[in-house]
Amino acid sequence: MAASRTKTKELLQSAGLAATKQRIALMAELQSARKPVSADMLTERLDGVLNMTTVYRALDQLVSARLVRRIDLGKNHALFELAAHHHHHIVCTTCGRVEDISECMPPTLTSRVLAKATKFAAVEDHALEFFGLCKKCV
Amino acid sequence: MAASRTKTKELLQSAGLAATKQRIALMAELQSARKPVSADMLTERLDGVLNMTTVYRALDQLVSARLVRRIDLGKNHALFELAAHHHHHIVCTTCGRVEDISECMPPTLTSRVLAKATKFAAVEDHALEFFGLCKKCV
DNA sequence: TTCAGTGCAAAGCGTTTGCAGGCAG
DNA sequence: CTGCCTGCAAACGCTTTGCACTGAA
Repeated sequence: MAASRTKTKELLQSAGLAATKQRIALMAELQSARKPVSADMLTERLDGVLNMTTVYRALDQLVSARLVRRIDLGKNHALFELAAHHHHHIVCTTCGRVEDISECMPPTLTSRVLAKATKFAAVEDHALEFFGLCKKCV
Repeated sequence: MAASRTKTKELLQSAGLAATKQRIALMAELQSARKPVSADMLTERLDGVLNMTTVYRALDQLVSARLVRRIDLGKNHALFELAAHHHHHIVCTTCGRVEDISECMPPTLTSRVLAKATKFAAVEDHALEFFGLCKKCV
């Protein structure tokens, strides 16, 4: 994975962030997780490499740099995932299982929203989460 | 507002909840707020009528009874609003201002999502929030 | 009368901050 | 060499819990 490590380094630097081993490890962990993970999980899995404070501070910066997305699935803590591609989620209301959803709203919806939202001048982003029952919990 | 008070009482009772003065006051406050409010704001505005613990416990029950919706707009605390009608929000990423959005996704999207989400058996609900810049913050 | 509902105080948990030392550029 | 970055410990803010009292049905 040396190639991917180099790429991560470039990503960080082009975002104006120092490519420290902690941040590279954090990005790698997010990549291997393949699903949204909490700051707490990251701290635990990267024990000895990053401590909790650094995890939170690095995530903040990565979110600002748009390399990472912060999402909220109704639990009382935030989850993080690489912002590589735009997608949404469906969450099981019973067990909390999460699956990625590639479907998105029609682009016309955003313009209709902007037209109707009289107090707003621009729409930058959106969050779309589905809640349902997974097959194990039916 | 005696009529609305009676209606609230019926709503609570049909949900299997005792119609206490605290819960009625909470519902009234949510109604008059006309926008999502935090548990903290509710506690403050209803000082002397409900204390913090009761606000949280009552909100929990009202959310379970589907009389109230819990929403999350990226801040580090939950917001609550009456579940009277289905709608979404647009939030200013600079000042936090919130406006209601009556637009929603096309119903076909939900069935497409269910078809593609191989691990899920049903879609019950969804959350859709837009983020942008309000006219004051441009 | 009875049990859900309430208030107080204290704890729980995710997250943030102050400060001293360390490392990338 | 300089300023960003990191780790530790302590604080912070929202939310939950244990226990005894109260009031709706």
